[in-house]
Amino acid sequence: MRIGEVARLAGVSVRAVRYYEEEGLVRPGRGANGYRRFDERDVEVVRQVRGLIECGLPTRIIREVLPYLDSPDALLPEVPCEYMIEQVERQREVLERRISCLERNRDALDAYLAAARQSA
DNA sequence: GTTCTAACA
DNA sequence: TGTTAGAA
Repeated sequence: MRIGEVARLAGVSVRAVRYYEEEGLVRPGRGANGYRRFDERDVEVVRQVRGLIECGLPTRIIREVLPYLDSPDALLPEVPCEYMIEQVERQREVLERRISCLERNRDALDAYLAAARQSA
């Protein structure tokens, strides 16, 4: 199938599918006309990728976890979970930093407001 | 009509 | 990511 159908079936934009390929998340073949050729498996992969990206995972990490998604079940419960947990922990740290930054900015505005009201 | 690449917002 | 330009 061509990119348009994959995008439709996976529920993402054609643009997104091309981007996923750039990031090495999907490897469609190419027809003589230069068009990307996908199979049914790719639809599922694209759905997986979309889900992981929505969870805030960098494409770099997804690229590393992807190979395990179609491996034997023995590896699925173990490896990907630890990896996921590690990523979520880092994501939490990112939020922590953003919260701190926002709090500082809020306090700065409070200070300005307090000073402005006195001179007013 | 659909896809491609490249580039800009 | 969306969108757009020009070409196949």
